[in-house]
Amino acid sequence: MTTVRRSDATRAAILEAARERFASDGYERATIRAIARDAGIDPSMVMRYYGNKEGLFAAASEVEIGLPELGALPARHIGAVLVTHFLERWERDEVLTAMLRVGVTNEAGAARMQAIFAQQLGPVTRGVCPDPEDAPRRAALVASQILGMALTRYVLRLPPAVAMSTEEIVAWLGPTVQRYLTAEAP
Amino acid sequence: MTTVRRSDATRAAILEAARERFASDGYERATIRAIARDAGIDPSMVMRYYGNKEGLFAAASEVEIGLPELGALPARHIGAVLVTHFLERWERDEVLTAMLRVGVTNEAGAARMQAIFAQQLGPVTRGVCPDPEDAPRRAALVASQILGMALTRYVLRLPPAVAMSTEEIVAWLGPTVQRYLTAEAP
DNA sequence: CATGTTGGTCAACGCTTGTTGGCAACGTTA
DNA sequence: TAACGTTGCCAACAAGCGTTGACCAACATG
Repeated sequence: MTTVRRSDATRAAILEAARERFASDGYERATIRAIARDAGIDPSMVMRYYGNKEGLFAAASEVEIGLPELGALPARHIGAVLVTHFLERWERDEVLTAMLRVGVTNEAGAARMQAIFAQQLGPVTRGVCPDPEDAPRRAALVASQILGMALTRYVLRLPPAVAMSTEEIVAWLGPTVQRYLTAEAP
Repeated sequence: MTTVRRSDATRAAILEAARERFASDGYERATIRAIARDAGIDPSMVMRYYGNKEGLFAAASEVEIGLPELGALPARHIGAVLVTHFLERWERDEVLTAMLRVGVTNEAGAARMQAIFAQQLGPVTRGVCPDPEDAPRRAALVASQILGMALTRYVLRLPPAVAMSTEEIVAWLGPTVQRYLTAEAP
């Protein structure tokens, strides 16, 4: 029942500009004025449509990770599948990069990143790891490796991390994630 | 031959307050005024002693990692030794957390973090990994896991990552780092 | 035609930021 | 005592920020 408003194009332009700015500048340096300039409209429009800067970020970081079919997969390859999926998702657009950058200096951003990973990674680990009780710990280990690669590759841009192909990364990180999920506790 | 100035205590207080603020707030939100307030002096003193905000950060992020004796170690345990050493270094003070936080939103901070890791991790990988040619790639992999754990544990503070003991972390990450350094390329 | 709603600009507000220069107090040295 | 460099505070500056409210044009509806 959502009718098409005449301002939908503007709203979308604002959101796109916001995602770019948040991804490349972080929360504080991504100013509403700059976002509005990128979108080709007046800063006050941003306020009208998204209330304030926090609301804008909340809208810009609305994200569906879309985890793959977990149960239907061969449990032996789940590590590689997870790494592949996250790399693809990370390179599709800038939303996750924005969330990572913002999450480091902004409380709301950190909470959002935390929620997404818990929500998406939690079920996978619970279904796969040997002892369901330390599923959270294993999820955190997996997150540390995946976020660490995202950090070095997409944010800090360490040259060797940028130069690697996704296949290489999967070949190296896949077994790590696999072990964090399924190996006996050391 | 460096004479003791009467203002050395003030300089040190400024530096300590700056490290704390940069570590907990990141570059933009760590204001000179707040740092001066913490140090109990006037903001203009910060300018006099460190020139400007960038100079203050440069001084506050002067860091020696102090890598352990690389050659004298059993090559089989180098993974665990590295993880242990970085965890200890990370928890000794807030400098590395500050650099990580700042490196995410600030170009100079990213460069600094990059330099430190290249400088400290480079020699170790070159001496240990099978093919010296892809030492940089292996160093980047190690950095991705170590920085990823630092990110989830000290910056994002994912509860399970915070709750783990250092021994647990070493037991989980040690083999990962070991493999990144010494295993045949997959 | 008149009227209300929507999409948009403009100018300003109050506030905080990094940064600067003047000025007073102190310690040292001549 | 007199001159001087050091240490510190105070007050202000220009710029940039998020945010607000008045106002205008276009459109839809009666």
